[in-house]
Amino acid sequence: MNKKTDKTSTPQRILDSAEALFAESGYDGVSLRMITKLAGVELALPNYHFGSKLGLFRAVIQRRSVILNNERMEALNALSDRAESEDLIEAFIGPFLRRSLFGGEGWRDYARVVAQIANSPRWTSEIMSAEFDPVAIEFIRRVRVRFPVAKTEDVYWSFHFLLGAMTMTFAQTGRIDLLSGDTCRGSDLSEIHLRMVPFLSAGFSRLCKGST
Amino acid sequence: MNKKTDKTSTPQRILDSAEALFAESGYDGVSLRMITKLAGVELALPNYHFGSKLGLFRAVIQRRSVILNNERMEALNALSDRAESEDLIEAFIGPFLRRSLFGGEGWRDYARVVAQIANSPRWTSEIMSAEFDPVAIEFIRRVRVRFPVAKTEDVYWSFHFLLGAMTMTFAQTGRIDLLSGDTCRGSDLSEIHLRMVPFLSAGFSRLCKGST
DNA sequence: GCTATATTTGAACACATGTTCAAATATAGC
DNA sequence: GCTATATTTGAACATGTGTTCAAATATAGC
Repeated sequence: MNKKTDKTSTPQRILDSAEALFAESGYDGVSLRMITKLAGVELALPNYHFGSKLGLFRAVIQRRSVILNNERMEALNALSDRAESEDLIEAFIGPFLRRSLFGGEGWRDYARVVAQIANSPRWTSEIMSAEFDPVAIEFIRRVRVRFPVAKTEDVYWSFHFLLGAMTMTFAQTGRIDLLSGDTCRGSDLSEIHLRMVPFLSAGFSRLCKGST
Repeated sequence: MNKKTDKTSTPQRILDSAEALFAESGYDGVSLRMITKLAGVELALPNYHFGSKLGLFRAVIQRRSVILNNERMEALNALSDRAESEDLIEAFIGPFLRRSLFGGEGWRDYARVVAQIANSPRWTSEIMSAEFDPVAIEFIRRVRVRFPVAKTEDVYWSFHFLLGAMTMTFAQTGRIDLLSGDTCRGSDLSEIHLRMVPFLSAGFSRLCKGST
């Protein structure tokens, strides 16, 4: 009936449903039956199009990581060598935050999936490092240009703290909403963006200026 | 045979095994059969002692959160009203980091479990807020004493970034090890502790001093 | 030593899981 | 319109899941 009128293809519908459910309950908390039911397709189709549940999960991640990393790499490459730390951090986190803010539900769910796998040892090397380390390496290279006297460890640990703040933001668990009595809303990514860059920039400066 | 010579009780053995496995694969990635096999006990015993798998999970969290939150609350209460932001942050994160560092495998695994649920929407209100918000509220209260002119939102968002850095540290995924070619090691919590306090303190100062 | 309670055992239950496959159907190339 | 390929269907498979329970055993109180 209206299945034919749906403009989105089967693989896309599966990816969208999987993304939404993985964001809510993580990889092991979601079954193929839940995904196919939400997508309105047969149970066998994810395996046909993506080989396995794991293949589907990887496809969910890669679909947007490719787009995202291009944007982030471009933003980094657009900077001059004398860019301030604010600009560096902005280039690193800005594209991701903007996508989550203006990209619709899909991008927001995607960020929530990434946040969960970022803190799970199971997906670290297989997904996180494989997908996101190239941009991280370029970011760190530029931080070291900006802070030439900084010790190597200080740069990496600063980056580690940045990653944590970023991940917690993407997770969108609603904890800060609850804690603040809705004074702050985790979905207000523009409010966060506004504060995240100066906060982290101050941290980088303190740690990487080499005053110690 | 040697079961009687084991000094640890059955509930404790179950908690320890569950903790270790949850740290590795999360709640849904672990079955009761994996837990009981590792603990060397019968399948029915977790349900007998903890009611259900969910009850076991909650017990894993609460066993150490009680100890931890007492220590953290004491550390906060030991501060004078004119304590610097470094001292506030130290009191908030210090006890947790020290336990993870010197408390043995159990505490390290515990921190990894907490890190995973901290970024999962599923456990936010049920566990994270319920267990850890009281200390958070006291911390925030004291930050506002230290920075009386700070806007409410700035304080909460600063706390949010702190939480992210803390969570990423506890996760111990090994990503920073990989990224830095083992220049940095996620298990070196003392190295992190040393840098985390100044990094975050600089962020709080930048955001909460009220200079706009 | 006996009794009442607490714990452990071992098996079974009903249901959910990812994956597979031949048959049916739709699609595209000529 | 026909043929070859791509996709979809619907059912089944073997295995894993949390939970339950009566029977067996251990433990503690007197």
